Amino acid sequence: MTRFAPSPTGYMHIGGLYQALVDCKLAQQTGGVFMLRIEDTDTKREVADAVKIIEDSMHRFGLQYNKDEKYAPYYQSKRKDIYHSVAADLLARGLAYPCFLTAEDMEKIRENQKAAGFATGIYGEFARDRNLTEEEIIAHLDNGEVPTIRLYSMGNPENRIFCKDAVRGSIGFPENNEDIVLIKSNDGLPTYHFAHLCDDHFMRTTHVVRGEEWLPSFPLHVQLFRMMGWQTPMYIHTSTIDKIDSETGKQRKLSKRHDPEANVAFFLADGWPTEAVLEYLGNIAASGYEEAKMKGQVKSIWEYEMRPKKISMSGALFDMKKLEWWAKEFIASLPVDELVKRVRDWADEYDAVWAARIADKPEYLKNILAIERDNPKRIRKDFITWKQTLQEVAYFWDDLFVPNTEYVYNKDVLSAFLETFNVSDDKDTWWNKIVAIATEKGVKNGDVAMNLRVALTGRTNTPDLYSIMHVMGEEKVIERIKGAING
RNA sequence: GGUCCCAUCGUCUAGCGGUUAGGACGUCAGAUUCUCAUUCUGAAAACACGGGUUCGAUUCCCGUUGGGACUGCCA
Repeated sequence: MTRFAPSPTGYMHIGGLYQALVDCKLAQQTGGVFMLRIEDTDTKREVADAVKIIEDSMHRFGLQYNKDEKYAPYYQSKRKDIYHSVAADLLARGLAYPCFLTAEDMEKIRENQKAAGFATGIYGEFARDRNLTEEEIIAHLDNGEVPTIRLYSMGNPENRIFCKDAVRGSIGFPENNEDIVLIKSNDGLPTYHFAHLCDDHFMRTTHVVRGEEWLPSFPLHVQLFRMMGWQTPMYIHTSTIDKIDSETGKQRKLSKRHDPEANVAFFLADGWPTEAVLEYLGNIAASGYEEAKMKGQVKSIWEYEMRPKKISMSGALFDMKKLEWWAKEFIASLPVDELVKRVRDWADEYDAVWAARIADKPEYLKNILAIERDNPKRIRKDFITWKQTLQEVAYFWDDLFVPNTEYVYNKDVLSAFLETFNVSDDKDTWWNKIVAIATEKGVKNGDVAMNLRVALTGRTNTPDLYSIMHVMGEEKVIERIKGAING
């Protein structure tokens, strides 16, 4: 039983997708359950449609969570009663207490601690309300004050607590002595620490996959589980996905604010094959996948076993070039019809102008994309994304065709070709005519081809010319060559 | 400052005391091709540093350096 537990910030981070993939894989390969839990305990950060974005992203990437229970997805905000009853139990057992410290009080405490060189936080002597009497509590309450419920920490930093991570092994920390907040006063909702404790226990989570930013609070969480007498789940702290900051030159986590590629929506809008993104991510978590796939042992990431112990511990730099390679390989493996479908689906959603062009002549696009795709060993790999695929073949449309003004045409050659051109020629006949022209005009075969190529496409590099002419059709070919001669 | 994590080619990594340190992306060179893309050959490219332990360390331990995370009534 694994779970992906994002907070609804209106944004799906690539690192979140990575974690969700690990969760989903672990559940899938063991026949377990994969749940989605919305951590919406921060009412201030709530964003409309955020859950829809998360669900939609997961759906598109094929990360299907279990929906057959009435609680899928779970919302922490709807489970308030559960947290409150656990808190009440803690209160009764003297393991938690109501705290009436205000934000200002705490700010002051923090400043003093900093000035004195102490660790910040509410602990030990700084926990003013730790041992309030019943009368004092009632007095505060009568005063209209709403308390936070704090943990009555029994930890002693002099002692060490060992926490087991599936990837990193046993990690030793000083015990936690902070009286962290369990239930917030402003909205009565639990903090992450408390909510995850209750949820992962009651949901029977066996494997908690989360980012390594949680490592520092690991001892607290283990302390909490032990205090409750609950079984601690297996934790897997994944490393971050980083990039080199262009300004500082230093490695850092992919940031929502500065890096468009941190956002999963970016990959969707740019038309990256979701399978390729998943394979790229999956290979970071299970590095043997790539080789197994190339050897033909597995066909997709879903057939490859991901072993928690083998998940990479160091932060990986996001490598666009490698992603491009996965994408090229993936697109090359697609049958033409599927490729056309994917490109159309993308255009329908993200590019109305292209969608209209395609809808106008769907067979045309199919013929274009089918060029040099018949030999499975020699399929062109110049398509990376659906968007870029269309840009790549844009010259097939008159409104997008950009005549090449730089190129110096050999108009003699072009005229000669026009005289002998016949669309119904087979490839050999067609080529023989080009050779004949080359011989006659005293130029290389390649020069004749290049003149035609540039005249037809405006570019100096394209797929097979014969196929291009066939797909374009007689009329367009003649028109463009004439254009080059007269232009 | 404190706590914790991490450290093999440019990048992602394999390695789990003895290896010519392997693979992939990228790069470069060559062959093929009407150009390009493919495809095929080949090449350059790494164990951060210093101490231990050991017959022997990339591998185990310690330290240094470097990078990262956390230090909120955010997750």
